[in-house]
Amino acid sequence: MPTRGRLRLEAEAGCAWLERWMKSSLVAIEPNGHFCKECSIREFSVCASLDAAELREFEHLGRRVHFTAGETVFSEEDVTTSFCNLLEGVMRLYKLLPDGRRQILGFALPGDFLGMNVSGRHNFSADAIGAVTVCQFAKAAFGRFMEARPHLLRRINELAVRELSQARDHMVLLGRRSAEEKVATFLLGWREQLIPLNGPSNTVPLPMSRQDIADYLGLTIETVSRTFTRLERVGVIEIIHGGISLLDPARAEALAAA
Amino acid sequence: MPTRGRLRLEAEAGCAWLERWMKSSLVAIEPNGHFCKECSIREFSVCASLDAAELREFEHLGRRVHFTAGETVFSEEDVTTSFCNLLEGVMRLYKLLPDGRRQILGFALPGDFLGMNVSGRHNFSADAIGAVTVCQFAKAAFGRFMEARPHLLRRINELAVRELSQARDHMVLLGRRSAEEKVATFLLGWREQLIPLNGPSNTVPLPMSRQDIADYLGLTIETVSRTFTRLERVGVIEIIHGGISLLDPARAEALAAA
DNA sequence: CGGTACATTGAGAGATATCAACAGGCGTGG
DNA sequence: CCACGCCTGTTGATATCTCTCAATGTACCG
Repeated sequence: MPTRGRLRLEAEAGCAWLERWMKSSLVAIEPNGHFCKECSIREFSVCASLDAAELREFEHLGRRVHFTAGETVFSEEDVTTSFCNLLEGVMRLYKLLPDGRRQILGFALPGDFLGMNVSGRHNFSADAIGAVTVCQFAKAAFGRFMEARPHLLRRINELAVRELSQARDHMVLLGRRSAEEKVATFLLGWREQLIPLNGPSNTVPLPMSRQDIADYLGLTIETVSRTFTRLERVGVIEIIHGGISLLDPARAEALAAA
Repeated sequence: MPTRGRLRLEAEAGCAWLERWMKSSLVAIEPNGHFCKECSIREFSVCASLDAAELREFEHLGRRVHFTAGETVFSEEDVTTSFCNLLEGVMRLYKLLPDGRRQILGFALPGDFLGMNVSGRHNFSADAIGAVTVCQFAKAAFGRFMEARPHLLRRINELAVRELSQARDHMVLLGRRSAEEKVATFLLGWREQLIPLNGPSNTVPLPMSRQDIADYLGLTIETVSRTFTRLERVGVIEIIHGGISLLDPARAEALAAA
């Protein structure tokens, strides 16, 4: 058995997080019977702005919907009929060029709120990576609910502004960073994104494929793969099954060029 | 006199827009004495959401500030003490990497509202390209004014969402388009952006430098220049003084790859 | 155990960057 | 009014990074 393989299995053996990320797929719509106050993501998401009374009303607006790995939750030119709040799993948000080239705009995690737009149409597509549960709200009902609650609007605006800030950072990455800087920046950024969910850790699960990473970074799959290998060879990371282990965060930061 | 030079002068001779764009620089702060209802950009900007009574109050919050070509209006890590509404001129919005590489995030035009953020700090820098006038609001006062006016917040949110949409388009450009596609897309997009100000026209002023365009598109100045020349050689554009003339919009659209 | 999808690795090609020279426009100052 | 110098933009030659094409390896699943 080759060395890398052995190391991978050892790493895998000790990884509890694997189960959380790699579980695959149920399909169903839970018609009702969930409670906002028990919702695991309430404190992170838009709902954080609502008080107990509002939550009880809010409960009736949303319904949980499940998606399996690879399913499309909504598509770029779809008319927006509902907003949704990601409850469990990871999604890739992306746009396609007519010839099929894909740019992944970001990966959504539990607590992310999707669907805001101006044109009445989604302006990007969203797929489930692994099994996903969302809390879905009819657009009209949600709009009415929000109408009377400026604090909810403020919360949504806050999320939009935060997202804008991330988008700007990503533009810098796409336009001005080298492949190595892109990969290092991605690994550090993704680790950061996971902190609210898993706490800080140098073991970084990567539920998305290499192709997804490539399309996120504006690279090809081969360049991503080679860069991972190079980072491993110089001892900055270790490639483990379903993710990486960050062996030398300081070096990684240096390679990311801030 | 070389042919290109002659053509340029001929084109220039007929260009009234030149004066609007190429005028250079006054410096001053007008202490007061302007009126929102006479403001040329009122209908495009955040203020569009305010009624006559509100405008009269709003008037006292803002003051006009002038900047000359190349001046920095605010800087990336500055604490945000004020928001501003661009009244006249063009600004470049950008971020820098520690080693000086620059990514221009976009060009701001009259009507654009700048300064929303979450961290309390600007997360990008903004320079004047040519002379610029902004309507500046103290953050605290503006915040109080907005507090009681959800429609203003809604308007701001709408602008943020629109900006997000543009940011996403730009990520696709930066990550997945070739140099030629980038340049063609930029020219068409910029022409589009100018429509609310100048009306539709195939004469497209380019107040920003080639370096600015390069930093916007994630290219080098040389590549931008070569691409312009190539587009001119194949008859898609004509390079004129201070801008370009779009000779074959359909071909340009095709080259932009949607 | 074989098939399929995903990941890694290698060799070579190509697009864009880099380095360098030159040209043109504009303002300054004689 | 012209000469000079500076700044911006263009063009050319070469380098390099990343992509493309191709083969091999590895894990997962029936």
